Amino acid sequence: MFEEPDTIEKRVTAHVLQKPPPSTARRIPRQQRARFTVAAILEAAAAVIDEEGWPQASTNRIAERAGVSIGSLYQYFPNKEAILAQLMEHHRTAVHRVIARSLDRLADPSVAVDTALRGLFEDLIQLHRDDEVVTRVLSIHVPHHVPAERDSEDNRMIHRLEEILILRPDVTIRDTAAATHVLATATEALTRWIAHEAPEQLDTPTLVDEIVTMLSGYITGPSQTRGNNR
Amino acid sequence: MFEEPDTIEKRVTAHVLQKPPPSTARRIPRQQRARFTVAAILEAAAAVIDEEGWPQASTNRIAERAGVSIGSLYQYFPNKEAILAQLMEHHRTAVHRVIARSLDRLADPSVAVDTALRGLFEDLIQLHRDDEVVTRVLSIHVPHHVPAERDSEDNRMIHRLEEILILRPDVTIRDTAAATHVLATATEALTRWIAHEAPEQLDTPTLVDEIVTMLSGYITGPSQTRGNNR
Amino acid sequence: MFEEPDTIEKRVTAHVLQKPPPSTARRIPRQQRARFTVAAILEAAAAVIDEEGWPQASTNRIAERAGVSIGSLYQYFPNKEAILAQLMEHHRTAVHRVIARSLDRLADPSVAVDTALRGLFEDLIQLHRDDEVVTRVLSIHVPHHVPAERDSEDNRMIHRLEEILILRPDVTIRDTAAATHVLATATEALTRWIAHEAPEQLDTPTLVDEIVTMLSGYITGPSQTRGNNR
Amino acid sequence: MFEEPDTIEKRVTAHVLQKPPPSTARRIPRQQRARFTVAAILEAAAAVIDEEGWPQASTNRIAERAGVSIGSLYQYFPNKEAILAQLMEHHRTAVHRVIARSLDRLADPSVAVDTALRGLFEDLIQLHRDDEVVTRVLSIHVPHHVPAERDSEDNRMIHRLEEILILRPDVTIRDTAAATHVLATATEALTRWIAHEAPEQLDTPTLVDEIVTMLSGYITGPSQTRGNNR
DNA sequence: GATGAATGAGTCTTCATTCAT
DNA sequence: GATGAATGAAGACTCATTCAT
Repeated sequence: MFEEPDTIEKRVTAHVLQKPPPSTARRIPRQQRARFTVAAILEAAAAVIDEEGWPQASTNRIAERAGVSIGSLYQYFPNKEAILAQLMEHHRTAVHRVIARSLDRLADPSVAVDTALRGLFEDLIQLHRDDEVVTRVLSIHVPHHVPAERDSEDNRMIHRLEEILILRPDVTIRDTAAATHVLATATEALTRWIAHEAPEQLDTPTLVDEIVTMLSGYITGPSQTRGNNR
Repeated sequence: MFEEPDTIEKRVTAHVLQKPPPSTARRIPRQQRARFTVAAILEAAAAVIDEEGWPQASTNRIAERAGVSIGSLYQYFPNKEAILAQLMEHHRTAVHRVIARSLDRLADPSVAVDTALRGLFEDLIQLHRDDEVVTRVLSIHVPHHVPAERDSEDNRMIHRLEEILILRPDVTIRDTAAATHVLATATEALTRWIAHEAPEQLDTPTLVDEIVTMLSGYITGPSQTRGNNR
Repeated sequence: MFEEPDTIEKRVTAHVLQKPPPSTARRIPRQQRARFTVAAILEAAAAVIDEEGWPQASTNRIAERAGVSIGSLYQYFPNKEAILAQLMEHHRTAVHRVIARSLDRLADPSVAVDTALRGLFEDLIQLHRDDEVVTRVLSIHVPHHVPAERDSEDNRMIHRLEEILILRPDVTIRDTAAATHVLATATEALTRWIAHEAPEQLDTPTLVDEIVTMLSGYITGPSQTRGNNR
Repeated sequence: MFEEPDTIEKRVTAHVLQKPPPSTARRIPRQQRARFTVAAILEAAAAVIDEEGWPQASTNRIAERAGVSIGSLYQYFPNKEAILAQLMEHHRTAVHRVIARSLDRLADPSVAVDTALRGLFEDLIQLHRDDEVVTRVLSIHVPHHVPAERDSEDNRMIHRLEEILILRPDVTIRDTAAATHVLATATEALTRWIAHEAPEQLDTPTLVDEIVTMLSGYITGPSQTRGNNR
């Protein structure tokens, strides 16, 4: 489950954080004890960042919270940013897995667009709820978009979505390229909002209903009968 | 005590004898020079945050960039956060003004929904472009300090939108409360994305077209004829 | 009542504060308005120092409290220390006046020692109470003794006391020089304590009684009948 | 989340999930090296305060004088005041120990009052001389932060003294409560004065003689034969 | 492997003081 | 004379990171 850290760090760190990636190679955890340590640090980091915010989350505090010495922390992470990078990478991987599955379903013309979309939202929201602290940290406390672009995996998925939309017979969108990005952006923002910010009195299934209505109505056009999509 | 006649002492005492509550209030710029200083600080702050990120944007660097001494900065801002707060306040006010205008238009049933929406997006995007640095800073570099809720003015506008949607005869939404929040969330995210993150090859009018199609299709339902909304 | 400031400052500043006296000569207040300003500054300074302590009492805060611009403050006081110096000088002068009067009485052998002492304590305590804030500041907030020695006026008075003790027939002290200093030290400390620190339930006349008993018993020896000294 | 087996996650969570109250508590020195560091800081602090005065004694200067980095200083002291507090605490404890011993002696009616007092003064003065810098700092450079009252241990001792005075048959004081405070105040002030301020030409034994004569004469009244108390 | 003491550059902020208006 | 905007050295304190034990 753990990618080789160096590769991850470089990719993620690159656009989120300005500092040049320091080159000190770190130990890769092999033993059981070491994996436990790393897990504790990541979890502690998420908790501390969530409570104090990224700037206030000091490595010493994270180590203490993890029940680990600061020295140990630096044995597995070359610097503070790397902790965040690894947190992000875990999340990204999970999100991409969910999206890939939904795209697979959407690629099958026998699956209705709204069904596929509903599945996507339910899975994404579930993923955010399963890992509430980490996703909240990544959505809120951490500088939250990347100014430049989506990363390469994001782009691969956007491309795949575009191809699928072009091929599906029930899609009535005019500018597929534009629409694809619009869908992706709206999906990301609405998922975050439902998972972390929506007021309590709005219940999630209703919100998903409305969103699915909006998006599938947009994708398949007026032919879609409204209201029977649940 | 320090003066012969009792009368003087009494006059003096009046001023002096009560301790004012320790205030964080800072000087309010009165002179021309001072107003210029404040403006320079705000502009420099936006630039530095944009370039370095919020955590790295030190008050000293901001002051230096503004061509002002650090002491002057602290004459007008009680702390680092206050600079950001003022930046946000300016932006919020501008955004609310734009939204209020659009809501007024939408309240008039003779104005088509898509027309009103298109106006809203065009104005919002324009506002982001007019103040590129500040809006980028607020959209991207600054952690959302208040994860929970929108502020009171935001909520007032959401309420107003809900009322309007309920009253308009052409609106076919089922759950207006949910829909209102969904619309607001999508609008905010899509505006930011177009203004600051969308890839260059996607041109803005096309994106706005697609978004307006999506949102007004959602609001007014299948009766809306697709494709003539430009 | 105002001595020429420069002379005062140099003498007082010299041992209380390490900084070299800055040489900028300041305006001497001549007009009514100016005297009022100076009085307001001194009173405000005492109040601010009393509330915040000497290190926290900033010149800006003092000026503000005095209802005077910081520029004006620096027109009459060359630096922060000078304000304190002037405050001390006023106090010293008043104390010396009271002591001189008591010494005069004590020099008259027909006045009983305990009578003279009682008068001294009553006057000193009164003086502290009349000017509570200033004396509290000088007793408590300001580094409170001078490491080296008492100042020249203090020493002159101690000398005079010694001479008087030698001449009075009813004095039974063995080492007059030592005794004189002991008396002076005890008097100073006990006065401050009664005026600013004694617990409320101990009433002042009783305390003065006890002190006078102690001191005059010491000075005049066992011949003094105890208990009829009030 | 960061580890495969559920069991691990649970183990990790235990440590991490609760936010401890933000504590100002600092590391307690465990290693030999650390204890040395703390001692060096305290010693340096006393020296710097003694030379520069409390307001001018910056933490950076103290650290430098201690031959320690500023970071180390803040590992053991949460703020500047804490250094002073620790210095005071050491001193207080030592003083209380000396006083307690003297009170024990005074509680024994077979020990003459003047003997007990002489012992007290000799011990107190010795203590001040043994720790000259610290006691000078505490006596002179440091503002009395708590003007109002003595601390609880002080009060306990004053109480004990009062009880002893009431029980001793040779005590002739009228108002014991008042007298107790007077004695305490005079003792404290005279000790400080002898240790740090008395002019060189007055030798300590003589001064102690005079003081003991004064105080024991006061306590035991005219019956005390004067002059044979050495 | 782990620990935690030590480091010191860098942060936010204050404040005595000056000087153009 | 008075004002208050501006200054910048200096202070308290934090925190990522290293390294001796």
